Amino acid sequence: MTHERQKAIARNSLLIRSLPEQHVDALLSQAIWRGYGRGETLFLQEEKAQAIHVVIDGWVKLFRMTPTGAEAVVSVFTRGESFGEAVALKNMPYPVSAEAVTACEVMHIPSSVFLSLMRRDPEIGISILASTFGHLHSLVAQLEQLKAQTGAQRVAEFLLNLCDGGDGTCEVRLPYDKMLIAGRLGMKPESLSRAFARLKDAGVTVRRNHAEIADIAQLRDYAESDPAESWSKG
Amino acid sequence: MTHERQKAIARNSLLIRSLPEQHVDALLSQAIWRGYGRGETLFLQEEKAQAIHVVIDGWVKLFRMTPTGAEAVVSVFTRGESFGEAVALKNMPYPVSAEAVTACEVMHIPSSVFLSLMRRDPEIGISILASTFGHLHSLVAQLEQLKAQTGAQRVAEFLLNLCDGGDGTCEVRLPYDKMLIAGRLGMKPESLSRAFARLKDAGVTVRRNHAEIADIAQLRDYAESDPAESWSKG
DNA sequence: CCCGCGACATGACTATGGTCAAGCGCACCA
DNA sequence: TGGTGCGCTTGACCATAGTCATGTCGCGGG
Repeated sequence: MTHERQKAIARNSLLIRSLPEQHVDALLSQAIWRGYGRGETLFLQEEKAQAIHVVIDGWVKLFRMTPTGAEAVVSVFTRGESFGEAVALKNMPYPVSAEAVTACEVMHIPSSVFLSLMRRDPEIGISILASTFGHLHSLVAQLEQLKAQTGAQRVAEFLLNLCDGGDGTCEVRLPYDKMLIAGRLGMKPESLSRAFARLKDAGVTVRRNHAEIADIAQLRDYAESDPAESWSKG
Repeated sequence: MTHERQKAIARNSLLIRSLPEQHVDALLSQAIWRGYGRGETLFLQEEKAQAIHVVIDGWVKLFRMTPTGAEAVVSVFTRGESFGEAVALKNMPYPVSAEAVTACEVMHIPSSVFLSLMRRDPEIGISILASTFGHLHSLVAQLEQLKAQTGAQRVAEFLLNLCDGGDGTCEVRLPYDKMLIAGRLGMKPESLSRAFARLKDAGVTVRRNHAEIADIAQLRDYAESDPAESWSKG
């Protein structure tokens, strides 16, 4: 991938796109561009944040290690998504660790660059708040899912997000391996297998990393139905 | 409560305290002060946000209603805590609803006030980002808890937060009713009862809204132990 | 080409927590 | 003072998901 292509992707990222046009070139030219191999660490929980990160290509996961060694996946980002905005600007310690789950390209914008620009144009702060609000929102959505849905329903929503829009049939490719999907959805790989099995009679067929949804509307019904009544239809 | 006392509490709130001194009076004088009765709604999910909210007294819960009518409590705020920062400044729809769970006093700062001040002093944007980061962080912590701990362990951590510091014995008052505690911790009231029962042999005695912790260090151990090994000690 | 490893599926068993129903105690109120 | 309602607890039962063990498939290395 050429650097020009990388810059084009960066410009199109949610974060950069919402910034005032005139500052974008300055930011991009001061960014640090780096590739990571699968499994490589971007940063560790408790480390002091010094940059905002924009994924250019590949997949990055954010996760927490519990005291007992279990890993809780908080989110998974790909091309055009950014993270670490709020923490970088306050020079605080990261609440999560970040790791490349596939080989990937990441742009790092040093927080000092952002800060000095921000002092000249307050609109930039507002843009960053918008990004941060997006993360807040997605965490709230995850919380709701964990508290109010069964595993199979969370998998259903995950699939729906992959093909969003329309309500006919649809084929999607699972973007990363099932171990990670399971973690992202708060379950063990075994449970994910069983959740897929259960989704068979909601019209979902999974083979390898390839899922076929017979009827999106039907699957959406399943995802939002009351867990208590699903068994009665079994 | 006098208005002077209310202003003093507001000045001491996490949000206001982190703002540059010289703008505080201007902000406070333009704020809207209001009391709410138990059960009263502050705002509804999907409503457009037009203010930042600071709790002066009492308790406020943020929650989401799922399509099926179940309620997922996202957070519970009290004196000195604020919410809605990021969403207000972007004039976005609230991702959650807010309701007074006790009679309470709330200060509302119209987002227009904040915005105009922010355009004059970019430091304010940074302060707000700090608050927002705090919320982000607490949501991440909740996610980790839900994904990696049993109900009883979440209750243990909840108790530990109420008496934090030290490692001897400790008595705490449960700040709101058990229905709400259960919701906040992602379980049903019945499960909360059983969780308390289970904590008896971790040295916790609960009577009414009053909990006695025999040994904080022991309880901390319990909260962080591997769920898989807890039964073997049964 | 076969071996072996790791991802994934499946089965058996268990623990955790939700649901339903019954019962208790405390507060509010006529 | 004796309802009456609600918050809370308890027990029985069951669905959901974690654990452990076993088996299969696909892929890369020797």
